[in-house]
Amino acid sequence: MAEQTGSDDLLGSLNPGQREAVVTGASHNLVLAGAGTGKTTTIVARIRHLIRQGTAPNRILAITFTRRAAAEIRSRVQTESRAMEGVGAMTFHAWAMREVRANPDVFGYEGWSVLDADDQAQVMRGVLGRGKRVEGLKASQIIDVVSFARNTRVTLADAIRAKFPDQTIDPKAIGAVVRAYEERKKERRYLNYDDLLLIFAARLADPQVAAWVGSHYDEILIDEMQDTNPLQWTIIDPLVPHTRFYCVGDDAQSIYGFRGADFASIHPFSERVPGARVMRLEDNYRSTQEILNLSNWLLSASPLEYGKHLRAVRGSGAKPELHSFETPQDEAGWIAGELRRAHEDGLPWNTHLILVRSNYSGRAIESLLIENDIPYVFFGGTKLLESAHVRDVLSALRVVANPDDEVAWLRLLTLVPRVGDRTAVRAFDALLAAREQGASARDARASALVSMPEWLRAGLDAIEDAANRVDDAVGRAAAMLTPVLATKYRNENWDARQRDLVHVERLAASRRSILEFIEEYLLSPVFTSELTAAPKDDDHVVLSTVHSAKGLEADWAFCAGVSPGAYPSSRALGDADAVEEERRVLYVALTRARDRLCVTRALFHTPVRAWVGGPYAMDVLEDAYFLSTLPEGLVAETVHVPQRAPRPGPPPGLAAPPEIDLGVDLGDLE
DNA sequence: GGACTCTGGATTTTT
DNA sequence: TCCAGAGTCC
Repeated sequence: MAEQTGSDDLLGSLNPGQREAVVTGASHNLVLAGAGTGKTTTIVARIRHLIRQGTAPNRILAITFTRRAAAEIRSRVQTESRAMEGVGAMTFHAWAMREVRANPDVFGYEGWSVLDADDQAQVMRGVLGRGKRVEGLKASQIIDVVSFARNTRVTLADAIRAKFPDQTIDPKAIGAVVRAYEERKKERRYLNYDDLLLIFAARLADPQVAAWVGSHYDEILIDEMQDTNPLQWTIIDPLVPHTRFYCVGDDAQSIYGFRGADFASIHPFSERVPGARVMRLEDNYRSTQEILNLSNWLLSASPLEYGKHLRAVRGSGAKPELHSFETPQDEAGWIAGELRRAHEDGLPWNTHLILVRSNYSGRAIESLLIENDIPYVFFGGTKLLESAHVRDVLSALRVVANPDDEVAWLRLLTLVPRVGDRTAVRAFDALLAAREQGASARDARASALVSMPEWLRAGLDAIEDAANRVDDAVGRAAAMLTPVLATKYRNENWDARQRDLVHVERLAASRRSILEFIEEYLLSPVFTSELTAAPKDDDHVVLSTVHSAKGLEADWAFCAGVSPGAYPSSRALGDADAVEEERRVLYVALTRARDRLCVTRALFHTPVRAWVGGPYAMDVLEDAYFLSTLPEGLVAETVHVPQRAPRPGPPPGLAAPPEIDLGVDLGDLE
C-alpha cells in the first residue's frame, strides 16, 4: 500500500506523543504543546496526514497568528509535493475578511473600507474636536478600550474599569463619544479590525450560515489557541457541529491578554467543544536542559500553578548567561560585539535571535546593528503600510477606490502646499455635495477641486485609469506626489522613504484591486526591515519583540532589557493577572534559545517614571522583579563595568580659585 | 484666520 | 518615529 508507506515516512520522524497527536481520529482535538515540543511540526504533519488520507487541500484551513506563521506552514506543507497546494493558512482577521468580501450576498458590507489603528484614531480625533480628549483619554486610548470591550465581549463601562482601574472615568462621557464615532464610521462606510470578526461572527449565529461555512472545511486547525479571545470563540462555537477543530496551544505562552485573550480559556476546552480529545506534548527538542531549568524555574516561582516541567531531549549544555551593564547602550554594544565576533568565527548571522520587550527598546539595538554593519530584520519595527510617506501615497489610491474615504481625502489634500485642515475639509465637503447631486467621482473631482492644483486632478484621473493594474496605479500616485513629499520629508530620510515606495509598488503587482491590495497588507503587515535591511541574501540576524517572536527559535538567543521595571513592566504592577502575563512574556523569550541563552540587562539605568498613583521607587520595582529571587547556580553571571582610564588629579600646589568677573562689558551704554 | 515650522516629549505588546 | 503645542509667517 503506497499510501501507507508514505504515511510511515511522514510519521517516522515523530515521537510517540506527536505521532498520536497527528493521527488522532477524534472529531475535535486540543494539543497542549509546551515550548519547543514541536508544535509547528505537529501541525504540518497533521495537514500532510489529512491529505494523505484523502482530504482535499482546499478543505483544510489553518488559522495562524501572523502572516509569517501562515507562510511557514504553507511552505513546509508544500515542500512535500505540489499535491499539497491549496491549503488555506491565514489569520482570523484575514479569514473573516475573505469570507465577507467573497460573499457580499451573505455578509453585506460591499465597498466598505477597512481602517487601521491610525486612521481609526484620526476619525476619533474628528469626533473629539478641539480638546482632543474626553475624561483625560485621547483618541487612541478610547479606540483601544472599545476594541478591548468588543474582543472580550464585555460592556464599555466594564472595559474602562478593567483598563483604567486607577482613574475615575465617567463611562457615560466616553459612551457618548463612542456613539458619535460609530455613527461617523457608518456614514463613511468604514470597518475596523474588530468589525470584520463581528460581522463574520454575527452571521455565523444563523445556523444556516454556520452550516454553509462549515461545509467548506473538513478540518480547521488553530495555532496559538491560548491567545484566542472571546470574540474569536464566537466564530468557532457555531462551526463546531459542522467541521472538525484541531487546536494547538500552550497556556504558559499566553501573552495577548491586552487583546482579550484569557490564558485559562483553554482549560475547559473539552467542555466547550464536546467530544474533544486533549493531548499533551512535553518533550522539548529545542533547548538544552540548562536553558529549560531557568525557564521551568520562572514558572515555578509563580503563584499560579502552570504544571509545566519541560524536559530536554537533547540533554545538557552550557548554563544560560546573565550579563549586567550600566546602561542600555553598553548592553546593545556588547550584543553587537558578540554577534560580530561570532560571525568572524564563521557562524552565520542567522544563528542569532535578539528579543526585546517593546519596539522602542528594539530601536537602540537596531541602531547598533546598523553601526556595526550587521544585517538584520526587525519583526515588530515599523510596518511598511503604516509609515507616513507610504500612507501619503496610499491616500491617493484610496480616494480613487472609495471616493467617500474622508480620512484619505483629508490626508491627500493637506499634502498640497498652502492647504491645511480647514481648506481640506471645505474641499471634501464640496466633493460630497457634488457626489450627492449624482456626479461621477471624476466629475466631482473636476468641479469640487477647481482651486486645487492641476497636477492633483490630472494625477487622480491617471490613477483611476490604472486602477485595475494596482502596481501601475501605485507608481502613478508616487510620481504625482514625489515633488511634495520630497519637500515634506526633506529632513527626514527622504532617500530611504523613496526606496520604500518602490517596494510598495512591487508588493502591489498582481493584486486585483486597490482595496484588495491595501486590505491584504493591513491585515497581515510587512515590516519595513523585511524589505530593506536584508535584501541581499537570507543570512541575517533576527531582532524581534517577544510578541512577534511566536514560533521563532535560534541557536543563540539574546533576551535584552531584562531589568527591574521591565519584567514585569512597571505598568503591570498592582494587577496580579498583568504581572503573570509579564512572566509568560519572559518565559516565551527564554524558551526561544537552542544552545546559548544570554539574558542581558542594564542595572543602573532603569527608567523610573512617574505613573498613575505616583512613581514607583526602585525598591518596589526590585521586589517585583522576576530575577531578584533567582537561585544560585541557574545562570552564569557577568557584571560588565565600563573601563574608565583613571585621570591624574590636578597639579599639586595650585592656587585657590580666584573670583571671576561674570558681568558683561556694557561699553558705551554706561 | 489659516498654514507652516520647530521643539520637546513620550512610546508595551498586535490584527 | 510620531504627536501635540507654541510660535511665526502670509
